[in-house]
Amino acid sequence: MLVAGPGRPGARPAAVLHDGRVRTGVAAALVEVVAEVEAAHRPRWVWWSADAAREAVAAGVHLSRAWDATEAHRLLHGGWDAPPALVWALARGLPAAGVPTAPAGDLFDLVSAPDLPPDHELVDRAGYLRADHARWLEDPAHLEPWAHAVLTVARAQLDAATGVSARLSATVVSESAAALLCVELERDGLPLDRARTEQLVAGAAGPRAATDADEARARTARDALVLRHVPGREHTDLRNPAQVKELLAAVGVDVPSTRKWVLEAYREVHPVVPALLAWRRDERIATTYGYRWLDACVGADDRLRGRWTACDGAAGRMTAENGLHNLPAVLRPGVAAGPGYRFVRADLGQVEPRVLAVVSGDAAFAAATRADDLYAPVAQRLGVERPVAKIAVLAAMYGQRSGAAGEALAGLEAAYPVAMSLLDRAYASGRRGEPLRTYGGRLVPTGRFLAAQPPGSDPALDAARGRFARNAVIQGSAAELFKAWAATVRATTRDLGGGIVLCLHDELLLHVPEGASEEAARRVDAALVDAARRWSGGAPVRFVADTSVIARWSDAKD
DNA sequence: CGGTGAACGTA
DNA sequence: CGTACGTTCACCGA
Repeated sequence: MLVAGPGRPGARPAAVLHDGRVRTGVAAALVEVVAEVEAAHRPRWVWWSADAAREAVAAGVHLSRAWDATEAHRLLHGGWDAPPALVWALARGLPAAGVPTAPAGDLFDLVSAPDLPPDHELVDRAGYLRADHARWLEDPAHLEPWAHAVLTVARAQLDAATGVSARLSATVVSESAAALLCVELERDGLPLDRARTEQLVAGAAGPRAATDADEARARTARDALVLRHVPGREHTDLRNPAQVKELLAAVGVDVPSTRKWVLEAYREVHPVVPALLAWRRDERIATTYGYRWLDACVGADDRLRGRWTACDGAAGRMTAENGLHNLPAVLRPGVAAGPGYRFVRADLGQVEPRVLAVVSGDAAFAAATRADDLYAPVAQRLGVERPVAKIAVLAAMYGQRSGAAGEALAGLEAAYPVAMSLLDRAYASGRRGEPLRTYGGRLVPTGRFLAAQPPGSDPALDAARGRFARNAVIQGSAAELFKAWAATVRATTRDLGGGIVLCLHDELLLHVPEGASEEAARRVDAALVDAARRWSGGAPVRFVADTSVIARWSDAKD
Protein backbone atom coordinates (compact mmCIF):
# COMPACT_ATOMS: atom_id res chain seq x y z
CA MET A 1 0.00 0.00 0.00
CA LEU A 2 1.27 3.43 -0.78
CA VAL A 3 -0.71 6.49 0.16
CA ALA A 4 0.05 10.18 0.23
CA GLY A 5 -1.59 13.04 2.02
CA PRO A 6 -2.27 16.56 0.83
CA GLY A 7 0.50 19.04 0.17
CA ARG A 8 3.13 19.87 -2.37
CA PRO A 9 4.66 16.92 -4.20
CA GLY A 10 7.71 15.86 -2.27
CA ALA A 11 6.79 17.75 0.87
CA ARG A 12 3.53 15.91 1.57
CA PRO A 13 3.18 13.13 4.10
CA ALA A 14 2.94 9.56 2.89
CA ALA A 15 2.72 6.04 4.22
CA VAL A 16 3.89 2.64 3.07
CA LEU A 17 2.02 -0.33 4.46
CA HIS A 18 3.56 -3.69 3.71
CA ASP A 19 3.28 -7.05 5.42
CA GLY A 20 1.52 -5.51 8.40
CA ARG A 21 4.23 -2.91 8.89
CA VAL A 22 3.56 0.81 8.45
CA ARG A 23 6.18 3.41 7.67
CA THR A 24 5.20 7.05 7.46
CA GLY A 25 7.11 10.16 6.59
CA VAL A 26 7.54 12.83 3.99
CA ALA A 27 6.83 11.25 0.59
CA ALA A 28 10.20 12.13 -0.86
CA ALA A 29 11.91 10.47 2.12
CA LEU A 30 9.86 7.29 1.69
CA VAL A 31 11.07 6.67 -1.85
CA GLU A 32 13.84 4.41 -0.59
CA VAL A 33 11.38 2.30 1.37
CA VAL A 34 9.20 2.00 -1.70
CA ALA A 35 12.16 0.92 -3.79
CA GLU A 36 13.18 -1.69 -1.19
CA VAL A 37 9.72 -3.20 -0.96
CA GLU A 38 9.45 -3.30 -4.75
CA ALA A 39 12.85 -4.97 -5.13
CA ALA A 40 12.21 -7.50 -2.38
CA HIS A 41 8.57 -8.40 -3.02
CA ARG A 42 7.38 -6.91 -6.31
CA PRO A 43 3.96 -6.37 -4.67
CA ARG A 44 0.78 -5.22 -6.31
CA TRP A 45 0.76 -1.67 -4.98
CA VAL A 46 -2.65 -0.50 -3.88
CA TRP A 47 -3.29 3.23 -3.92
CA TRP A 48 -6.11 5.70 -4.12
CA SER A 49 -4.53 6.94 -7.35
CA ALA A 50 -1.19 6.73 -9.13
CA ASP A 51 -0.49 10.22 -7.91
CA ALA A 52 0.70 8.52 -4.71
CA ALA A 53 3.65 7.19 -6.71
CA ARG A 54 4.71 10.58 -8.06
CA GLU A 55 7.77 10.98 -5.83
CA ALA A 56 8.92 7.42 -6.42
CA VAL A 57 8.46 7.86 -10.18
CA ALA A 58 10.36 11.15 -10.06
CA ALA A 59 13.23 9.32 -8.38
CA GLY A 60 13.25 6.79 -11.21
CA VAL A 61 11.81 3.89 -9.21
CA HIS A 62 9.99 1.42 -11.45
CA LEU A 63 6.87 -0.08 -9.88
CA SER A 64 5.66 -3.17 -11.68
CA ARG A 65 2.11 -3.81 -10.58
CA ALA A 66 -0.70 -1.76 -9.11
CA TRP A 67 -4.37 -1.66 -8.14
CA ASP A 68 -5.65 1.86 -8.61
CA ALA A 69 -8.83 2.34 -6.58
CA THR A 70 -9.95 5.39 -8.57
CA GLU A 71 -9.56 3.67 -11.94
CA ALA A 72 -11.21 0.53 -10.57
CA HIS A 73 -14.15 2.65 -9.44
CA ARG A 74 -14.49 4.26 -12.88
CA LEU A 75 -14.53 0.85 -14.54
CA LEU A 76 -16.99 -0.66 -12.09
CA HIS A 77 -19.42 2.22 -11.74
CA GLY A 78 -18.97 4.42 -14.81
CA GLY A 79 -18.38 8.14 -15.04
CA TRP A 80 -15.20 10.04 -14.40
CA ASP A 81 -15.61 11.94 -11.17
CA ALA A 82 -14.30 9.63 -8.45
CA PRO A 83 -13.28 11.37 -5.23
CA PRO A 84 -12.24 9.01 -2.40
CA ALA A 85 -15.46 9.64 -0.49
CA LEU A 86 -17.49 8.30 -3.42
CA VAL A 87 -15.07 5.47 -4.17
CA TRP A 88 -15.30 4.39 -0.52
CA ALA A 89 -19.07 4.65 -0.39
CA LEU A 90 -19.74 2.52 -3.47
CA ALA A 91 -17.10 -0.01 -2.48
CA ARG A 92 -18.90 -0.35 0.90
CA GLY A 93 -22.27 -0.66 -0.80
CA LEU A 94 -23.51 2.69 0.53
CA PRO A 95 -25.74 4.99 -1.55
CA ALA A 96 -23.82 7.70 -3.41
CA ALA A 97 -26.49 10.20 -2.45
CA GLY A 98 -25.52 9.88 1.21
CA VAL A 99 -21.88 10.93 0.77
CA PRO A 100 -21.41 13.87 3.14
CA THR A 101 -20.20 17.02 1.47
CA ALA A 102 -17.53 19.18 3.00
CA PRO A 103 -18.37 22.87 2.90
CA ALA A 104 -15.28 24.97 2.33
CA GLY A 105 -13.85 27.67 4.58
CA ASP A 106 -14.16 28.58 8.25
CA LEU A 107 -17.88 27.98 8.26
CA PHE A 108 -17.13 24.30 8.13
CA ASP A 109 -15.81 24.06 11.67
CA LEU A 110 -18.82 25.88 13.07
CA VAL A 111 -21.54 24.21 11.09
CA SER A 112 -20.54 20.59 10.68
CA ALA A 113 -18.18 19.84 13.56
CA PRO A 114 -20.90 18.16 15.66
CA ASP A 115 -21.55 15.64 12.84
CA LEU A 116 -17.94 14.55 12.65
CA PRO A 117 -16.69 11.38 14.33
CA PRO A 118 -14.02 11.58 17.06
CA ASP A 119 -10.68 12.82 15.82
CA HIS A 120 -9.10 9.37 15.58
CA GLU A 121 -11.91 7.95 13.43
CA LEU A 122 -11.86 8.03 9.63
CA VAL A 123 -15.38 6.66 9.20
CA ASP A 124 -18.53 8.35 10.49
CA ARG A 125 -21.54 6.71 12.14
CA ALA A 126 -23.28 6.12 8.82
CA GLY A 127 -20.23 4.33 7.44
CA TYR A 128 -19.02 7.10 5.11
CA LEU A 129 -15.58 8.69 5.12
CA ARG A 130 -15.62 11.65 7.50
CA ALA A 131 -16.64 14.75 5.56
CA ASP A 132 -13.45 16.63 6.41
CA HIS A 133 -11.08 13.78 5.54
CA ALA A 134 -9.03 15.99 3.20
CA ARG A 135 -8.17 18.36 6.03
CA TRP A 136 -7.99 15.50 8.51
CA LEU A 137 -5.19 13.93 6.44
CA GLU A 138 -2.96 16.91 7.05
CA ASP A 139 -2.05 15.14 10.28
CA PRO A 140 0.57 12.53 9.25
CA ALA A 141 -0.66 10.23 12.01
CA HIS A 142 -3.88 9.81 10.05
CA LEU A 143 -2.20 8.28 7.03
CA GLU A 144 -2.17 4.81 8.54
CA PRO A 145 -5.97 4.49 8.70
CA TRP A 146 -6.02 6.10 5.24
CA ALA A 147 -3.84 3.24 3.97
CA HIS A 148 -6.04 0.62 5.63
CA ALA A 149 -9.08 2.26 4.07
CA VAL A 150 -7.80 1.95 0.53
CA LEU A 151 -6.94 -1.68 1.18
CA THR A 152 -10.52 -2.24 2.31
CA VAL A 153 -11.73 -0.53 -0.86
CA ALA A 154 -9.45 -2.58 -3.12
CA ARG A 155 -10.59 -5.89 -1.62
CA ALA A 156 -14.23 -4.95 -2.09
CA GLN A 157 -13.53 -3.81 -5.65
CA LEU A 158 -11.83 -7.09 -6.49
CA ASP A 159 -14.87 -8.99 -5.25
CA ALA A 160 -17.21 -6.71 -7.15
CA ALA A 161 -15.15 -6.92 -10.33
CA THR A 162 -15.11 -10.70 -10.21
CA GLY A 163 -18.86 -10.64 -9.77
CA VAL A 164 -19.37 -8.54 -12.88
CA SER A 165 -17.20 -10.50 -15.29
CA ALA A 166 -14.19 -12.73 -15.40
CA ARG A 167 -12.29 -10.13 -17.37
CA LEU A 168 -12.91 -7.04 -15.26
CA SER A 169 -10.18 -7.55 -12.66
CA ALA A 170 -7.65 -7.95 -15.47
CA THR A 171 -8.94 -4.70 -16.94
CA VAL A 172 -8.44 -2.95 -13.60
CA VAL A 173 -4.87 -4.21 -13.50
CA SER A 174 -4.03 -2.97 -16.96
CA GLU A 175 -5.89 0.30 -16.37
CA SER A 176 -3.85 0.77 -13.19
CA ALA A 177 -0.64 0.23 -15.12
CA ALA A 178 -1.78 2.78 -17.70
CA ALA A 179 -2.44 5.33 -14.97
CA LEU A 180 1.06 4.79 -13.59
CA LEU A 181 2.44 5.07 -17.11
CA CYS A 182 0.74 8.45 -17.29
CA VAL A 183 2.80 9.65 -14.31
CA GLU A 184 5.93 8.37 -16.05
CA LEU A 185 4.99 10.09 -19.32
CA GLU A 186 4.63 13.36 -17.41
CA ARG A 187 8.09 12.83 -15.97
CA ASP A 188 9.82 11.86 -19.23
CA GLY A 189 8.16 14.08 -21.82
CA LEU A 190 8.40 13.77 -25.59
CA PRO A 191 11.86 14.44 -27.13
CA LEU A 192 11.88 17.45 -29.42
CA ASP A 193 14.41 18.96 -31.80
CA ARG A 194 13.94 22.50 -30.58
CA ALA A 195 15.70 24.23 -33.48
CA ARG A 196 13.74 22.29 -36.07
CA THR A 197 10.47 22.90 -34.26
CA GLU A 198 11.19 26.65 -34.09
CA GLN A 199 11.87 26.59 -37.84
CA LEU A 200 8.52 24.96 -38.48
CA VAL A 201 6.74 27.45 -36.22
CA ALA A 202 8.47 30.31 -38.03
CA GLY A 203 7.20 28.97 -41.32
CA ALA A 204 3.64 29.52 -40.13
CA ALA A 205 3.87 32.36 -37.63
CA GLY A 206 6.90 34.27 -38.87
CA PRO A 207 10.06 34.91 -36.87
CA ARG A 208 9.90 35.18 -33.09
CA ALA A 209 8.64 38.64 -32.15
CA ALA A 210 10.83 40.64 -29.80
CA THR A 211 8.04 42.97 -28.65
CA ASP A 212 4.27 43.00 -28.44
CA ALA A 213 4.28 45.55 -31.26
CA ASP A 214 6.27 43.19 -33.48
CA GLU A 215 3.81 40.43 -32.68
CA ALA A 216 0.88 42.65 -33.61
CA ARG A 217 2.61 43.57 -36.88
CA ALA A 218 3.18 39.90 -37.73
CA ARG A 219 -0.49 39.27 -37.02
CA THR A 220 -1.58 42.12 -39.28
CA ALA A 221 0.75 40.83 -42.00
CA ARG A 222 -0.81 37.36 -41.81
CA ASP A 223 -4.30 38.86 -42.01
CA ALA A 224 -3.32 40.99 -45.02
CA LEU A 225 -2.58 37.88 -47.09
CA VAL A 226 -6.30 37.11 -46.93
CA LEU A 227 -7.77 40.62 -46.91
CA ARG A 228 -5.90 41.73 -50.06
CA HIS A 229 -8.28 39.50 -52.01
CA VAL A 230 -11.30 41.50 -50.83
CA PRO A 231 -10.64 45.21 -51.45
CA GLY A 232 -13.01 47.41 -49.48
CA ARG A 233 -13.40 44.83 -46.69
CA GLU A 234 -9.97 45.17 -45.10
CA HIS A 235 -11.53 45.71 -41.68
CA THR A 236 -13.09 42.27 -41.50
CA ASP A 237 -12.13 40.42 -38.30
CA LEU A 238 -10.98 37.03 -39.57
CA ARG A 239 -11.33 35.62 -36.05
CA ASN A 240 -15.03 36.39 -35.99
CA PRO A 241 -16.94 33.64 -37.85
CA ALA A 242 -19.98 35.88 -38.41
CA GLN A 243 -17.88 38.55 -40.12
CA VAL A 244 -16.08 35.92 -42.19
CA LYS A 245 -19.40 34.50 -43.29
CA GLU A 246 -20.55 37.96 -44.35
CA LEU A 247 -17.30 38.56 -46.22
CA LEU A 248 -17.68 35.30 -48.10
CA ALA A 249 -21.28 36.08 -49.00
CA ALA A 250 -20.13 39.40 -50.46
CA VAL A 251 -17.87 37.60 -52.93
CA GLY A 252 -20.54 35.07 -53.87
CA VAL A 253 -19.69 32.26 -51.48
CA ASP A 254 -22.92 31.64 -49.63
CA VAL A 255 -22.31 29.03 -46.90
CA PRO A 256 -24.17 27.95 -43.76
CA SER A 257 -20.92 27.92 -41.79
CA THR A 258 -17.32 28.79 -42.53
CA ARG A 259 -16.01 25.39 -41.47
CA LYS A 260 -13.10 23.96 -43.37
CA TRP A 261 -14.91 21.01 -44.97
CA VAL A 262 -17.63 23.35 -46.17
CA LEU A 263 -15.17 25.82 -47.68
CA GLU A 264 -13.08 23.10 -49.33
CA ALA A 265 -15.72 22.88 -52.06
CA TYR A 266 -15.33 26.60 -52.83
CA ARG A 267 -11.57 26.70 -53.30
CA GLU A 268 -11.93 27.48 -57.01
CA VAL A 269 -14.79 29.94 -56.63
CA HIS A 270 -12.81 32.85 -55.20
CA PRO A 271 -9.11 33.24 -54.29
CA VAL A 272 -10.03 34.45 -50.82
CA VAL A 273 -11.17 30.92 -49.93
CA PRO A 274 -7.81 29.13 -50.26
CA ALA A 275 -6.15 32.18 -48.69
CA LEU A 276 -8.49 31.92 -45.71
CA LEU A 277 -7.89 28.19 -45.31
CA ALA A 278 -4.12 28.72 -45.39
CA TRP A 279 -4.56 31.56 -42.86
CA ARG A 280 -6.46 29.27 -40.51
CA ARG A 281 -3.75 26.61 -40.70
CA ASP A 282 -1.03 29.14 -39.89
CA GLU A 283 -3.15 30.87 -37.26
CA ARG A 284 -3.62 27.54 -35.45
CA ILE A 285 0.14 27.17 -35.15
CA ALA A 286 0.73 30.84 -34.34
CA THR A 287 -1.78 30.90 -31.50
CA THR A 288 -1.83 27.38 -30.11
CA TYR A 289 1.47 25.77 -31.15
CA GLY A 290 3.66 28.83 -31.46
CA TYR A 291 6.47 30.37 -29.46
CA ARG A 292 4.36 30.70 -26.32
CA TRP A 293 3.60 26.99 -26.42
CA LEU A 294 7.30 26.17 -26.95
CA ASP A 295 8.35 28.33 -24.02
CA ALA A 296 5.66 27.06 -21.67
CA CYS A 297 5.59 23.35 -22.50
CA VAL A 298 9.07 22.38 -23.66
CA GLY A 299 11.62 21.97 -20.87
CA ALA A 300 15.28 22.94 -20.80
CA ASP A 301 15.95 19.31 -21.70
CA ASP A 302 13.99 19.76 -24.97
CA ARG A 303 11.14 17.54 -23.82
CA LEU A 304 7.50 18.43 -24.47
CA ARG A 305 5.49 17.79 -21.32
CA GLY A 306 1.82 17.80 -20.50
CA ARG A 307 -0.61 16.19 -18.13
CA TRP A 308 -1.78 12.69 -18.99
CA THR A 309 -5.05 11.00 -18.03
CA ALA A 310 -5.52 7.24 -18.21
CA CYS A 311 -9.15 7.47 -19.30
CA ASP A 312 -11.47 10.13 -20.65
CA GLY A 313 -15.01 10.64 -19.37
CA ALA A 314 -16.67 8.69 -22.17
CA ALA A 315 -15.45 5.33 -23.41
CA GLY A 316 -12.09 5.35 -21.62
CA ARG A 317 -9.38 6.48 -24.02
CA MET A 318 -6.21 8.16 -22.75
CA THR A 319 -6.00 11.93 -22.96
CA ALA A 320 -3.06 14.34 -22.96
CA GLU A 321 -2.65 18.09 -22.77
CA ASN A 322 -0.34 20.68 -24.30
CA GLY A 323 -0.58 19.32 -27.81
CA LEU A 324 0.69 15.81 -27.09
CA HIS A 325 -2.46 14.41 -28.70
CA ASN A 326 -3.22 17.02 -31.31
CA LEU A 327 0.09 18.29 -32.61
CA PRO A 328 -0.44 19.41 -36.22
CA ALA A 329 1.17 17.01 -38.67
CA VAL A 330 3.40 19.76 -40.08
CA LEU A 331 5.16 20.03 -36.71
CA ARG A 332 5.88 16.31 -36.45
CA PRO A 333 9.35 16.54 -38.02
CA GLY A 334 10.22 18.49 -34.86
CA VAL A 335 9.63 15.40 -32.74
CA ALA A 336 13.05 13.77 -32.92
CA ALA A 337 14.99 11.13 -31.03
CA GLY A 338 17.94 12.38 -29.02
CA PRO A 339 21.59 11.70 -29.93
CA GLY A 340 22.31 7.98 -29.77
CA TYR A 341 18.61 7.18 -29.59
CA ARG A 342 15.89 6.06 -31.97
CA PHE A 343 12.13 6.03 -31.89
CA VAL A 344 10.27 2.78 -32.24
CA ARG A 345 6.92 3.68 -33.71
CA ALA A 346 4.14 1.12 -33.80
CA ASP A 347 0.56 1.66 -34.78
CA LEU A 348 -2.27 -0.82 -34.77
CA GLY A 349 -3.78 -1.60 -38.15
CA GLN A 350 -7.56 -1.54 -38.60
CA VAL A 351 -7.94 -1.91 -34.86
CA GLU A 352 -11.63 -1.05 -34.57
CA PRO A 353 -13.04 -3.70 -36.93
CA ARG A 354 -10.71 -6.26 -35.34
CA VAL A 355 -12.03 -5.23 -31.94
CA LEU A 356 -15.56 -5.62 -33.27
CA ALA A 357 -14.70 -9.21 -34.18
CA VAL A 358 -13.66 -9.90 -30.57
CA VAL A 359 -16.52 -8.06 -28.89
CA SER A 360 -19.20 -9.65 -31.07
CA GLY A 361 -17.69 -13.11 -31.27
CA ASP A 362 -18.59 -13.24 -34.97
CA ALA A 363 -16.69 -16.27 -36.29
CA ALA A 364 -16.90 -15.21 -39.93
CA PHE A 365 -15.70 -11.70 -39.21
CA ALA A 366 -12.94 -13.13 -36.99
CA ALA A 367 -11.78 -15.20 -39.93
CA ALA A 368 -11.33 -12.01 -41.94
CA THR A 369 -8.93 -10.66 -39.31
CA ARG A 370 -6.42 -13.33 -40.33
CA ALA A 371 -5.54 -11.12 -43.28
CA ASP A 372 -3.07 -8.25 -42.99
CA ASP A 373 -5.70 -6.20 -44.78
CA LEU A 374 -9.04 -7.11 -43.26
CA TYR A 375 -11.01 -5.32 -45.97
CA ALA A 376 -9.70 -7.66 -48.69
CA PRO A 377 -11.50 -10.82 -47.50
CA VAL A 378 -14.58 -8.77 -46.58
CA ALA A 379 -14.69 -7.35 -50.12
CA GLN A 380 -14.30 -10.83 -51.58
CA ARG A 381 -17.12 -12.23 -49.48
CA LEU A 382 -19.41 -9.32 -50.36
CA GLY A 383 -18.46 -9.38 -54.03
CA VAL A 384 -17.52 -5.70 -54.08
CA GLU A 385 -14.37 -3.64 -54.56
CA ARG A 386 -12.16 -3.09 -51.50
CA PRO A 387 -12.94 0.64 -51.11
CA VAL A 388 -16.65 -0.16 -51.04
CA ALA A 389 -16.14 -2.84 -48.38
CA LYS A 390 -14.11 -0.43 -46.28
CA ILE A 391 -16.73 2.31 -46.43
CA ALA A 392 -19.45 -0.20 -45.58
CA VAL A 393 -17.61 -1.51 -42.51
CA LEU A 394 -16.88 2.00 -41.26
CA ALA A 395 -20.45 3.05 -41.93
CA ALA A 396 -21.75 0.09 -39.95
CA MET A 397 -19.50 0.87 -37.00
CA TYR A 398 -19.97 4.61 -36.89
CA GLY A 399 -23.42 5.05 -38.34
CA GLN A 400 -22.19 7.26 -41.15
CA ARG A 401 -25.14 8.40 -43.20
CA SER A 402 -23.51 10.22 -46.10
CA GLY A 403 -21.84 8.35 -48.93
CA ALA A 404 -22.89 5.38 -50.99
CA ALA A 405 -22.53 2.46 -48.61
CA GLY A 406 -26.12 1.29 -48.85
CA GLU A 407 -25.88 -1.87 -50.95
CA ALA A 408 -22.67 -3.05 -49.32
CA LEU A 409 -24.27 -2.52 -45.91
CA ALA A 410 -26.99 -5.00 -46.82
CA GLY A 411 -24.25 -7.43 -47.81
CA LEU A 412 -22.59 -6.98 -44.43
CA GLU A 413 -25.81 -7.80 -42.63
CA ALA A 414 -26.02 -11.06 -44.56
CA ALA A 415 -22.35 -12.03 -44.29
CA TYR A 416 -21.65 -11.03 -40.68
CA PRO A 417 -24.99 -11.05 -38.85
CA VAL A 418 -23.47 -11.58 -35.41
CA ALA A 419 -21.18 -8.54 -35.63
CA MET A 420 -23.88 -6.36 -37.17
CA SER A 421 -26.43 -7.34 -34.55
CA LEU A 422 -24.02 -6.34 -31.76
CA LEU A 423 -23.81 -2.86 -33.28
CA ASP A 424 -27.56 -2.67 -33.72
CA ARG A 425 -28.18 -3.74 -30.13
CA ALA A 426 -25.69 -1.18 -28.80
CA TYR A 427 -27.45 1.53 -30.81
CA ALA A 428 -30.87 0.46 -29.58
CA SER A 429 -29.90 0.28 -25.91
CA GLY A 430 -28.14 3.63 -26.18
CA ARG A 431 -31.35 5.14 -27.55
CA ARG A 432 -33.11 3.89 -24.44
CA GLY A 433 -30.42 5.53 -22.29
CA GLU A 434 -29.19 2.22 -20.91
CA PRO A 435 -25.56 1.96 -19.80
CA LEU A 436 -23.31 -0.51 -21.57
CA ARG A 437 -20.17 -2.41 -20.70
CA THR A 438 -17.13 -2.57 -22.91
CA TYR A 439 -15.57 -5.94 -23.62
CA GLY A 440 -13.20 -5.54 -20.66
CA GLY A 441 -16.08 -4.51 -18.41
CA ARG A 442 -16.04 -0.72 -18.19
CA LEU A 443 -19.49 0.65 -17.41
CA VAL A 444 -20.33 3.45 -19.84
CA PRO A 445 -23.43 5.52 -19.06
CA THR A 446 -25.26 6.69 -22.18
CA GLY A 447 -27.63 9.11 -20.52
CA ARG A 448 -24.93 11.73 -20.36
CA PHE A 449 -26.34 13.93 -23.11
CA LEU A 450 -28.41 16.57 -21.34
CA ALA A 451 -29.30 14.30 -18.47
CA ALA A 452 -32.26 16.55 -17.69
CA GLN A 453 -34.09 15.17 -20.69
CA PRO A 454 -35.13 11.53 -20.29
CA PRO A 455 -34.85 9.05 -23.18
CA GLY A 456 -37.86 9.12 -25.46
CA SER A 457 -38.49 12.83 -25.13
CA ASP A 458 -36.31 14.01 -28.01
CA PRO A 459 -35.72 11.81 -31.09
CA ALA A 460 -32.55 13.67 -32.07
CA LEU A 461 -31.17 13.22 -28.57
CA ASP A 462 -32.08 9.53 -28.58
CA ALA A 463 -30.28 9.08 -31.91
CA ALA A 464 -27.21 10.84 -30.53
CA ARG A 465 -27.22 8.50 -27.53
CA GLY A 466 -27.53 5.54 -29.88
CA ARG A 467 -24.57 6.65 -32.00
CA PHE A 468 -22.56 7.32 -28.86
CA ALA A 469 -23.30 3.83 -27.51
CA ARG A 470 -22.49 2.10 -30.82
CA ASN A 471 -19.19 3.98 -30.97
CA ALA A 472 -18.34 3.57 -27.27
CA VAL A 473 -18.51 -0.20 -27.24
CA ILE A 474 -15.89 -0.30 -30.01
CA GLN A 475 -13.78 2.74 -29.11
CA GLY A 476 -13.78 1.83 -25.41
CA SER A 477 -12.88 -1.78 -26.01
CA ALA A 478 -10.11 -0.72 -28.39
CA ALA A 479 -8.79 1.59 -25.66
CA GLU A 480 -8.58 -1.40 -23.32
CA LEU A 481 -6.66 -3.49 -25.80
CA PHE A 482 -4.35 -0.55 -26.39
CA LYS A 483 -3.67 -0.04 -22.69
CA ALA A 484 -3.04 -3.75 -22.19
CA TRP A 485 -0.51 -3.53 -25.03
CA ALA A 486 1.10 -0.40 -23.61
CA ALA A 487 1.35 -1.95 -20.13
CA THR A 488 2.98 -5.04 -21.61
CA VAL A 489 5.44 -2.97 -23.61
CA ARG A 490 6.23 -0.96 -20.47
CA ALA A 491 7.07 -4.15 -18.63
CA THR A 492 8.98 -5.95 -21.37
CA THR A 493 11.16 -3.13 -22.71
CA ARG A 494 12.31 -1.38 -19.56
CA ASP A 495 15.63 -3.27 -19.41
CA LEU A 496 16.58 -1.78 -22.79
CA GLY A 497 17.25 1.65 -21.34
CA GLY A 498 14.32 3.52 -22.80
CA GLY A 499 10.58 3.43 -22.83
CA ILE A 500 7.25 4.71 -24.03
CA VAL A 501 7.18 8.48 -24.62
CA LEU A 502 3.83 8.82 -26.38
CA CYS A 503 0.49 6.99 -26.50
CA LEU A 504 -1.88 8.06 -29.25
CA HIS A 505 -5.00 5.86 -29.16
CA ASP A 506 -3.66 3.23 -31.55
CA GLU A 507 -0.03 4.26 -31.77
CA LEU A 508 2.96 3.83 -29.44
CA LEU A 509 6.19 5.82 -29.64
CA LEU A 510 9.20 4.50 -27.73
CA HIS A 511 12.51 6.30 -27.21
CA VAL A 512 15.30 3.75 -26.93
CA PRO A 513 19.10 3.60 -27.31
CA GLU A 514 19.98 3.04 -30.97
CA GLY A 515 21.66 -0.29 -30.30
CA ALA A 516 18.54 -1.66 -28.65
CA SER A 517 16.02 -0.33 -31.14
CA GLU A 518 15.60 -3.46 -33.27
CA GLU A 519 15.17 -5.58 -30.15
CA ALA A 520 12.66 -3.08 -28.80
CA ALA A 521 10.68 -3.28 -32.04
CA ARG A 522 10.57 -7.08 -31.78
CA ARG A 523 9.34 -6.85 -28.19
CA VAL A 524 6.66 -4.34 -29.13
CA ASP A 525 5.32 -6.81 -31.69
CA ALA A 526 5.55 -9.71 -29.25
CA ALA A 527 3.76 -7.63 -26.61
CA LEU A 528 0.85 -7.12 -28.99
CA VAL A 529 0.44 -10.86 -29.49
CA ASP A 530 0.53 -11.43 -25.72
CA ALA A 531 -1.74 -8.54 -24.78
CA ALA A 532 -4.28 -9.35 -27.48
CA ARG A 533 -4.44 -12.97 -26.43
CA ARG A 534 -4.94 -12.07 -22.77
CA TRP A 535 -7.41 -9.26 -23.46
CA SER A 536 -9.49 -11.24 -25.93
CA GLY A 537 -9.46 -14.41 -23.87
CA GLY A 538 -7.87 -16.29 -26.74
CA ALA A 539 -10.43 -15.30 -29.36
CA PRO A 540 -9.33 -16.28 -32.88
CA VAL A 541 -8.84 -12.62 -33.82
CA ARG A 542 -5.58 -11.31 -35.18
CA PHE A 543 -4.22 -7.87 -34.36
CA VAL A 544 -1.46 -6.33 -36.44
CA ALA A 545 0.97 -3.49 -35.85
CA ASP A 546 3.04 -1.51 -38.29
CA THR A 547 6.33 -1.17 -36.41
CA SER A 548 9.40 0.73 -37.52
CA VAL A 549 12.62 2.25 -36.19
CA ILE A 550 12.87 5.93 -37.05
CA ALA A 551 14.71 9.10 -36.08
CA ARG A 552 11.80 11.53 -36.43
CA TRP A 553 8.11 10.97 -35.82
CA SER A 554 7.41 12.11 -39.36
CA ASP A 555 9.76 9.59 -40.97
CA ALA A 556 8.17 7.24 -43.45
CA LYS A 557 7.44 3.79 -42.18
CA ASP A 558 9.49 1.03 -43.76
C1' DC B 1 -15.56 37.46 -14.63
C1' DG B 2 -17.25 32.55 -16.12
C1' DG B 3 -19.75 29.98 -19.47
C1' DT B 4 -20.77 28.85 -24.43
C1' DG B 5 -20.19 27.96 -29.25
C1' DA B 6 -17.29 28.06 -33.42
C1' DA B 7 -13.37 26.38 -35.28
C1' DC B 8 -9.74 22.87 -35.89
C1' DG B 9 -5.87 19.88 -34.58
C1' DT B 10 -5.36 14.58 -33.42
C1' DA B 11 -7.14 9.41 -33.25
C1' DC C 1 -18.85 15.25 -41.43
C1' DG C 2 -19.41 8.76 -36.96
C1' DT C 3 -17.36 9.54 -31.96
C1' DA C 4 -13.98 11.44 -28.60
C1' DC C 5 -10.50 14.83 -26.72
C1' DG C 6 -7.73 19.79 -25.88
C1' DT C 7 -7.02 24.63 -27.17
C1' DT C 8 -8.00 29.26 -28.57
C1' DC C 9 -10.95 32.89 -29.87
C1' DA C 10 -15.06 36.00 -29.73
C1' DC C 11 -19.25 36.72 -27.69
C1' DC C 12 -22.77 36.85 -24.09
C1' DG C 13 -24.71 37.82 -19.73
C1' DA C 14 -23.75 38.81 -15.04
